Amino acid sequence: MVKVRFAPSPTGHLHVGGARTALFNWLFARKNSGKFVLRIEDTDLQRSSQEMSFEILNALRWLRLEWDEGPFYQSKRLHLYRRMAERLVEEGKAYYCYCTKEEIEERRKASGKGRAWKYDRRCLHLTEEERKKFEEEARPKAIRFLVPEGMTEFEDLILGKVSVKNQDIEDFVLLKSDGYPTYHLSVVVDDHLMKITHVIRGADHIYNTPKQILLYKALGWEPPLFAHLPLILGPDRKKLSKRHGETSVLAFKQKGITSLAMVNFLAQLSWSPGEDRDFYTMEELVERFSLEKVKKSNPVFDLDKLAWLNSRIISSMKPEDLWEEVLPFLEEKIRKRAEERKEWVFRVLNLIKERSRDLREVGEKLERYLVRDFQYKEDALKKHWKPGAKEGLRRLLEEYRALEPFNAQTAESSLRNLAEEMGVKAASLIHPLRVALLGERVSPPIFDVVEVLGKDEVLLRIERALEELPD
RNA sequence: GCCCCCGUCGUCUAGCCAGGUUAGGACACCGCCCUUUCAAGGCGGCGGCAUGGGUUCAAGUCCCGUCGGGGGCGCCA
Repeated sequence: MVKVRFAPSPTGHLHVGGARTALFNWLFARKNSGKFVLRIEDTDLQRSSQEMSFEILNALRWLRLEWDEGPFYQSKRLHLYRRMAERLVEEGKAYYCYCTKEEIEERRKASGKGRAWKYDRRCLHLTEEERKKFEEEARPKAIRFLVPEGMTEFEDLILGKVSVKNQDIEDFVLLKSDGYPTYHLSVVVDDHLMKITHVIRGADHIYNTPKQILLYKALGWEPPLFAHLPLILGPDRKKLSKRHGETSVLAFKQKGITSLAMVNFLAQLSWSPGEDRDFYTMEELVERFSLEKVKKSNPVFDLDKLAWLNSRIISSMKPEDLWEEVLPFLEEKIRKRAEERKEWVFRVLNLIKERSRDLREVGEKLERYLVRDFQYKEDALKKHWKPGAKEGLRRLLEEYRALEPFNAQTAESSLRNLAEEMGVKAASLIHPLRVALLGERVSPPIFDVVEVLGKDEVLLRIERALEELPD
């Protein structure tokens, strides 16, 4: 059975790259009727935090990437990693290293090789006396993996064959001197114990894979299959990071991006179902997903496309669903008022969803329908509140007062008749009416607004405008 | 510095594996139509196979070089 995992380290927000990795794992699991495991890699004491773990969980829930097992915290499984590291030492496949970080740094510098320098295996060749001395001094010791000679290869499901000369790999640390495992150890132990079949992760891990395969072999375990996803780049073609602006997925949530837009956007970075469609439901994405269709090249993160997807998804949503999504963007007072007349709110949502880019906008617009004492917007007054506007509205108010039945059709013909009577264009009544009803420069078709607000509200809003707005 | 990967409109991509297309779609941008406004929608425009060579009757598709971009080389994950 297929089993995959998402294994973030809680050292920061869940950023778009991480979310994309989680999404692809989730899609792969669902597509293959497998399991999706969530594991928190909190073995870096300094940088990990509980709050970040919770936030990551939250972000995954928002994206609707529900996990089948976990979350497992590596900080609670330390004994497992230690035992395996000790075992490797006993078997001569790893060794204790007493070198301190400073000593290593010194030797690295002295070698003149800079980054090309590899650990010199000094502690592998320690004499019995030297070892005893270090032990008596109670020097902290780490455990290093003894990289064997040869060549390590694997078939990446996305990139194809990857091979590395073992001589390019240094004797990496398995267990830090503080007793905590490094990434390589914990990830291999856990992936094996959790019976992970496919490791799908970012391409920045590509050269960790040979190290980990070596570890699997040393422990006598069968390695899983690997798939490395291309990295998401910023507009300047550099690896996406904070300098490109907001990269935390929850920040997008706060900006009013729907999770479906986020998911579609992420899914279609370096992957395409090859159809002439703009977006899909989660189920449709699952149906179409396949690792073979993942490209090797790095995609660029394009905010415009996300924003557009979001606006299209919002306007395609059923008002009931849109309502749920807008809730967090409404003030308590407004929310309560809306709850009392849900059916009516749905009608309003149907009117405004078409021209909203994000959920914040939907919330702001909805509010104008729910409260009468909204602010008249400056740009609206500037553009549509011209001399003579008031006189027209005054006459329109009289017409509307007498109008029965009062609906979009009757309101429109009434207004048009009045315009003709006054010898003005209908627009010169329509625009002031828009300002009076909603205080905005733009709105849905105004007679639809008139109908949804209802006669009483329309009259009250016109009266308010006549009272408060200048001539 | 050393090792590796990638390269189709500005961006996301289809086409490449199994050579023969007027190189298709979408975002963005620009026009026009619709229209009371703004969107949406419709129509049209702009714009691309990084580059040089080779193989071939034929190359975006196969091979090599160059250039450009990315990644990795931690007691971080």
